[in-house]
Amino acid sequence: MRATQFLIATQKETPSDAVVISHQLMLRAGMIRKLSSGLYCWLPLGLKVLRKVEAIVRDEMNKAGAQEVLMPIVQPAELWEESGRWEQYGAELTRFNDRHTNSFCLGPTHEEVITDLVRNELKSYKQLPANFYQVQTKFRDEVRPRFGVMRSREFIMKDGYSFHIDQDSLQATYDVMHETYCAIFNRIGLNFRPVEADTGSIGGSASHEFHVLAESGEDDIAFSDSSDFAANIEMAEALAPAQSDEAIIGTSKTIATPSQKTIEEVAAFCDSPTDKTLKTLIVLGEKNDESEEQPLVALVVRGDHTLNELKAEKLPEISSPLTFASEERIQKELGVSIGSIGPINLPITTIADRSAVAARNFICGANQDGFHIQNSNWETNAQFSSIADIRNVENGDPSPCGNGQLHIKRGIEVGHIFQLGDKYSKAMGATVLSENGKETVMTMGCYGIGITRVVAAAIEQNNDDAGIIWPSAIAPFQVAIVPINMHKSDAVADTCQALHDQLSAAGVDVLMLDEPKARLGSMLADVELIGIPHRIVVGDRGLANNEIEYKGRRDEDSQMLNKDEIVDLLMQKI
RNA sequence: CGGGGCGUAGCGCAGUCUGGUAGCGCACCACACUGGGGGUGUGGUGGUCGUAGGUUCAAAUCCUGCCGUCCCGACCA
Repeated sequence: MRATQFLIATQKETPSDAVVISHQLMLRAGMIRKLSSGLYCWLPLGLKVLRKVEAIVRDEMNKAGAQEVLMPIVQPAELWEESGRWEQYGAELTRFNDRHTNSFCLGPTHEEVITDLVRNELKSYKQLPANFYQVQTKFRDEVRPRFGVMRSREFIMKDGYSFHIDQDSLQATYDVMHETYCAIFNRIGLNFRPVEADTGSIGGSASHEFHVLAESGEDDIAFSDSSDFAANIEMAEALAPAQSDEAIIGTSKTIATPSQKTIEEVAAFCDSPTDKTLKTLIVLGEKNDESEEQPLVALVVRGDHTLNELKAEKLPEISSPLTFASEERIQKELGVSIGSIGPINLPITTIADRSAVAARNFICGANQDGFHIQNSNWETNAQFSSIADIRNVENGDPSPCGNGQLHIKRGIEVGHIFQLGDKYSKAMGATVLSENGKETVMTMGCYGIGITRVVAAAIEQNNDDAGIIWPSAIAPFQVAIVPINMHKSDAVADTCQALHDQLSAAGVDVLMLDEPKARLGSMLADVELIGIPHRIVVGDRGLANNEIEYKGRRDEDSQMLNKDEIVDLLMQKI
């Protein structure tokens, strides 16, 4: 490819609204342009990368026995009413009417459509298992689109759905998909971890996320330093610590804390570490019957710990989504303001975290404004109704797998696989006849990869001051040919053209910077910004010695290579 | 949804407080010089100052509404 025939839209300056490095570099390298919030145009350079990611995904999916289909972006409301998600899905689902006033939505995902398709096409257990996938545009009207294509409203996803006669079959395909995802991300060249995950709004049972480790990630991943265990922090279990062996101080002491409300303030005031305090959070509970108001429930965690909202809202006593009680209601029903609450004679259900239960001689609110109690103990003055794991794990916590300590890092979710079970197939009547002629609801799995997000994630993980450093497998071009004074030297022009033709014929994606009077400095800066893995510079000085300069994108220095051997050497490196 | 910032040329910004001819750098076009890391000079192209209304002799500038966009916030006991 010649640069004069290909839009190189690089920019020297970073657009002011780009915050994360991948977004900045994608704009500067001329890969994408914003059309509107969360909507992006892909320029030729960006699309080239996107297509390479897609090709790898397709190749591995096909190898794993999945079949490609293509379903519409626009989906009829009826299907979503059948599954129940027309009601459940919030404002993220964009709905509209056609000219006949029929309701439709823009597909944020395709479970309904594939289930409809499969229930009509598959009739026998003999056709199972079946695994279908597509690479298709999705639209989710995100509350807050951000970070460029990392979290955009319109994006491209590879979504796959498998159908089974029983759980064993689903598990087998799920395992294959797990391996396939590892193969895909390895091939792309990402540093990633599969992690145990929550199933979220898609529903179902078992689930793994695939995270690219990067500081800009929006998720916290906890993983063991001495085993394969890894989980989204939402899911990572905090093990019960050993009961504190501190001797119980028999007499608690009420102390005035007139202006100390937060844990930090109280702990500092008492000259005590925050892990010697307990905090009590008041949330709304599940109603016992329809008529009454949602009861208040107290959640107690150690002062240095943070509440895991997902764990909390899964408890039967707690209303989902987790909602904190209003200051007014707390004042009215408990007669105390936020900042002085403690698990002392509370007239409501009180759920204590495992670590809170193990504490001795702790400081907690006195349920009287401006007072806390020192040397409180569950054995003496404090009470809980039940114990649960409701906190987030922290760096250094023991791993729930039993081996090693947990470390927490940020991750970008690029893939997610679920065992859906019969959530959709049952609701939508997707059945086949089993071996004994009985109508049987199919069991489903679903498997997603954020294609557009993978591109951004790859950049987050591979960049330097000069720009992007593409992993070889998804680089828009493998080799850049940079001529020096091509317009003055026939030798340079001819050599570059010959190298370009040879490499192209060998199937190498090569970009020749053929702008006649381009400055060397700006060409090199572009090649580095765009992130092309291999670069050769052709000039008269080198050619006089039958040499051509080579530099890998990550190399410190360039080296001179024999002109006659350079094509072979490049082919080896690619 | 709440809070905050910003909207002036493709990009980055100044000008707004204190109303008076719309500017700078990059990019782009032409010419010349230069020629191994975003070079220099000369001359150019390009803007209904987000939008609608108001105040005024006069509005990018002051006032009001709207729109767009970005950031922060769902850990407070």
